[in-house]
Amino acid sequence: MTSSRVLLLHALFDSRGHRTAEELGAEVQAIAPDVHISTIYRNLDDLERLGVVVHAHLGHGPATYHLAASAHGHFVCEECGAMIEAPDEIFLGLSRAAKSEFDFDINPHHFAMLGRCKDCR
Amino acid sequence: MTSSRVLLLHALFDSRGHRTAEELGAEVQAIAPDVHISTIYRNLDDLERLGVVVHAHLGHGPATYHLAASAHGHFVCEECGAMIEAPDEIFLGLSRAAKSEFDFDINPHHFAMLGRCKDCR
DNA sequence: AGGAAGTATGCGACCAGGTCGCAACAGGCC
DNA sequence: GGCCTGTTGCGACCTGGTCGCATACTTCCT
Repeated sequence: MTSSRVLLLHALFDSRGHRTAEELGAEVQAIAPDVHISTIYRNLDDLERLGVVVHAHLGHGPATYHLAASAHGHFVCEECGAMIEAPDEIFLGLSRAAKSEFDFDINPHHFAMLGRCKDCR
Repeated sequence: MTSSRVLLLHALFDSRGHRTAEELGAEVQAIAPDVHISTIYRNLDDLERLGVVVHAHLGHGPATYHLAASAHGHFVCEECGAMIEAPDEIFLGLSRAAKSEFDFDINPHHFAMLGRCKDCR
């Protein structure tokens, strides 16, 4: 457990949000300027392999990371980019349908569900 | 309507599947070797803006294009990459739930729904 | 058919987001 | 202190895609 990893975890815990690798890197570098962005990527990969964090794709840009403990689905507006964190229960119907029709277990966390928010119609 | 566009449309119609820009480019270049990959990208963008084709992200690799007329959702196995084309009806429950809980209209076509297929559990 | 005007194309340079190889540098253990 | 293993900084590289520019092709008008 090295200092760069500790700083990265701090950044992840402090801001319980969705942050890109670049943002997390900037936050770590505010305290330890020499930490290289590739170290951030490597540590994020390690933490993900350990099940501490997960990454999700909310659109066409960079991936966002957050703590695995607070995993959830995402609805993202195609128009304005607004993001809604969705509780897993909302996917229950789809989950059951995919299971019975295709014997497929869904994981609704990785890719956002796009669409239109109430303000963009 | 130029010849490269005609060839691209042919490639899209012929193989009613999910092809990456590179694959479509290779197919066009089999007949017209000078068509540049950037032309493929530009024409795909134009066709998408016109509503003829759509692209979807089935995983971490390149986007895949198919005819808009046959739009559908995708279930993709995180383990083996197997892809299932899902009829829109399967998303009806989720669609209603997102509507009533968040006033959000989902579009389930753009990003695949990841998970595990029946062979990978 | 000839020619002007507008659009599409080939090409290479470039960009974003990430990954990798490598040498230097910990930190733990004898 | 000396060795071994794992981590890091760094720059080069990779993929997937975009852009600027000069040339070539279409289209439309006559």
